[in-house]
Amino acid sequence: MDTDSGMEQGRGPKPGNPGGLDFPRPLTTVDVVIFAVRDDALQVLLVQRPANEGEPFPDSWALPGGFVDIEKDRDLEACAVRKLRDKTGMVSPYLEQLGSWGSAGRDPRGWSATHAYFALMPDLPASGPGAADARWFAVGSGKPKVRLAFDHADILEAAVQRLRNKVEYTSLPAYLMPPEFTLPDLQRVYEIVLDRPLEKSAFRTRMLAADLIEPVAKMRKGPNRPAQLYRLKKARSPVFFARTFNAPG
Amino acid sequence: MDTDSGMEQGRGPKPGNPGGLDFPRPLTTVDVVIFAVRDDALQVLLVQRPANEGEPFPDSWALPGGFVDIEKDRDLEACAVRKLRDKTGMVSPYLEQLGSWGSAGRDPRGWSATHAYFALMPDLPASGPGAADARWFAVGSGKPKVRLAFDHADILEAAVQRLRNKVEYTSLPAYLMPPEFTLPDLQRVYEIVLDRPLEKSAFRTRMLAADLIEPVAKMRKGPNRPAQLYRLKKARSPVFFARTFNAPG
DNA sequence: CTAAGTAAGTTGTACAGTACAACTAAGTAT
DNA sequence: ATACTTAGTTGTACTGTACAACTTACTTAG
Repeated sequence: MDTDSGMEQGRGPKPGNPGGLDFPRPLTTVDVVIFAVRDDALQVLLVQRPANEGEPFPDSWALPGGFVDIEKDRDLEACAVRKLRDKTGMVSPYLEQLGSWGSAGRDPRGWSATHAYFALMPDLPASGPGAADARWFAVGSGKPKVRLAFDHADILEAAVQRLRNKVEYTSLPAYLMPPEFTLPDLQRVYEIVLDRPLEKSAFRTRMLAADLIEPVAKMRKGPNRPAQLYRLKKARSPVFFARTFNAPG
Repeated sequence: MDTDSGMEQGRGPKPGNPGGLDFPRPLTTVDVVIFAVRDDALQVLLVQRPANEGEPFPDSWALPGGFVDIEKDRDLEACAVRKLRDKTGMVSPYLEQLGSWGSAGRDPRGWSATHAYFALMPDLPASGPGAADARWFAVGSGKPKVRLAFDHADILEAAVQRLRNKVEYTSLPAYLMPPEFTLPDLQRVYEIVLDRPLEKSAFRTRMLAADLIEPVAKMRKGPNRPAQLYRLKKARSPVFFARTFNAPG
């Protein structure tokens, strides 16, 4: 249920005040881990906190996010979409709830709980930081080099883990691709996220059997043999494969 | 980051009051979906809300939960454990964060966000409802028959989906078992949760290969051939299998 | 004591999806 | 023409499950 009944509770909702709501509330925030594959690396978008002395973690880098605005935000996801658009100027093709982190100590201003989301973005020229205080950071096999504010390092680590885990058996990387791409392109993105090479023919068989992409009547020309271009089938939700890629041995 | 900087925000944190926190905060709650397999069925523990007129959804059944108490609860998980112990008198062998639900309308008292957990409990005689207002309900291939308060029907549905999904490729049902059990017992629990029969020899092969359980020097006697008793290997976290059970065709 | 019944547990073949490796194909550069 | 590089294919091996028939161990009915 959403409230303790009078008898059982200790302190929060005051006893003797049934339905009363005059007790201290935690701060409520939403943070978004925004991933893209840029320059042959998995990158995450971070924003720099204001330099004011009054703010916690001044000048530190942090995940884009902020307080839930109960007047503007209908629900948590709408809040995440708002933060995302503020920093990138676009809506991401994939947004998933990651989890929540709440404790007495994570924010010096008091007991706070954040609802974390993670988003996948294609590497479009337009998707550069839409805000002046935002920058992309590579997450080289672990964390980025900067120290993050709050417990955002934990959240980012959880996001990377979740992403890597899901990429083993889903088509999530498709949401990191531009509108048209080749199968070797897609495989490269899988390999960048997983940080290990994949086998070509098994990869192709899996992707083509997934009914996820369709060829367009064009080839990508290059210095070598041209490659078939594909695009994502429209309105396609992520595909789950029956097995993971490499047996974990 | 955990706060909007002055320029970008609309209404929440007041501009011109850097670091100010004098804006309305959502209510913050934690709810726990507690599963057990009892009487050959997947069941969930629900509590009845107080009958007071002042309370929302009086007399309705709801998930165990309630407001975060910023003095008692160090963090969200501690809060979930507290709610769990209040209603069952024990700590569950498995507790996982399910997700969060937050919106303007889910609680008539105002903008609220709940952090949902799900727990797996063995069917111990002692694990009956530890509280007078709590009861077990079967979740027969979908939802229970009662109408739930708030958006708890959504949360429960998500929990059942997550459980069913994970049971396809993990050893989670082991946490629903009593200290000693046979392989047919375990298979039965898998079948109850998945609501479909599984193949005996493949099931045994998988479980025995998982290095998850160990035989005890006892047999379960019955009207037929006795069955080997096993117990969970201690301090064993859930095992992930490389494939799902039945090919989805 | 024997025969029937039932559930526990084993064995063997088939199959699906991936791993691995060698191959062919199509372009550019010299 | 020849070498080089990347795209894409082909064939065999292996792993874990599906399916089905079998053996084992106990109880109960006669």
